[in-house]
Amino acid sequence: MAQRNILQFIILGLIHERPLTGYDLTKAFDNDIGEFWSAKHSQIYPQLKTLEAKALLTHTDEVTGEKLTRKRYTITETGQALLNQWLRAPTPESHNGKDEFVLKLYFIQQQNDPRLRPMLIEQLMLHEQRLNHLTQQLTTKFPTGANATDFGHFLILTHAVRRERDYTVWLQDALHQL
Amino acid sequence: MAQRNILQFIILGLIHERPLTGYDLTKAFDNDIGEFWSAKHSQIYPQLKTLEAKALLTHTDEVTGEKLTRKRYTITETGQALLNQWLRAPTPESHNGKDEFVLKLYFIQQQNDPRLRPMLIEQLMLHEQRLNHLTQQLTTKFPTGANATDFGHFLILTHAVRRERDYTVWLQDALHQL
DNA sequence: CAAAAACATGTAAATAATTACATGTATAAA
DNA sequence: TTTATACATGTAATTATTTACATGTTTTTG
Repeated sequence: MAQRNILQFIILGLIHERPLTGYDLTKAFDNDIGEFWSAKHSQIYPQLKTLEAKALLTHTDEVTGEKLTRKRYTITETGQALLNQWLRAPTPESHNGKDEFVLKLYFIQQQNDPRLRPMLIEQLMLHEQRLNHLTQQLTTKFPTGANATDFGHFLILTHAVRRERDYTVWLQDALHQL
Repeated sequence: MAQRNILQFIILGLIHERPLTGYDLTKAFDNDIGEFWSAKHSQIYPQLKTLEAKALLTHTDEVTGEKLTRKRYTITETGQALLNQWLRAPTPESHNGKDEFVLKLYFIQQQNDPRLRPMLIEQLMLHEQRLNHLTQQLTTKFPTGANATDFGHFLILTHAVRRERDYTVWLQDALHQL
């Protein structure tokens, strides 16, 4: 029962831009794409093996310091073809992820329930922090706005900023209704 | 390595409102909470067994038609205590779900890439449809706005509507930048 | 009335994801 | 120089999730 294994495409997409190590790939999810996907190193390393076995990528060993050799992965032409195929294919309707906080809200019925205010305030703080961080990322990485050679990256960062801003405003509105 | 198993809380929360069958619980994810969580019946039925073994819920058999007996699940007091504990606990920062479409965008660098327009248009249609559906749900279920006894439900529906509206506007903006 | 759809409940099998365990090297900080 | 942190790469074990398989009953539709 093959599911769609999107992680393979993400890996191919990332190394298509430039060759990367397994560690680089893992760290990538701490940054911008981590707002829209998640993967741990323990998933990534076996996946790299699988993709290499399918000739979608190859690796070269490079020497760091005195002893360590790291593996740097490069996409193959076969890999590029598959990546492009994925990019061109219609994207199935997504299911919007899991928001535990929202589920909690659903189960609180009374507008005057005393649990509401602390919940909303706590989340507001988290989301404000995230909004600030993302806004900063956007101005740091794209100081003059969209540019023609990093357009997709710009788009998704604006998306993340808008999402957090909207979430923040919604939380504030909810607090005002108590 | 216990993860947090949020599904158990969702099940408890749902049957706390009123007793439900396994089938009802499964169908619940087709509706409002499905915008924020996902579960299949094959996950739900074993979970119900586990929760009953832990005395967090019980079931009664009720007769339908001539032969069929369905199981209707009711939360126990132990279950209620656990549910309340979860509701009161701080909610860990969520990871925002997986958006395949956004990942595709990330890998498209050139603003004039011919793949962009069809992608954006396709997603715009999907999200407009979803926005319409959710807006309708909101007006159908809450014709006069927030009410004091279904407040949480109202909040999350407005959240879903806003999210889709924001997504739609973002897609439109992106299209105007091509 | 027959067929289709909805209701109802499982289990098995496989993939995906997370936590845990493990080892070692190189660089930065104290 | 030593310690702490980051870099680097695995594997094992477990939980979570999805797809597949399966059977039967009741209600709705044609």
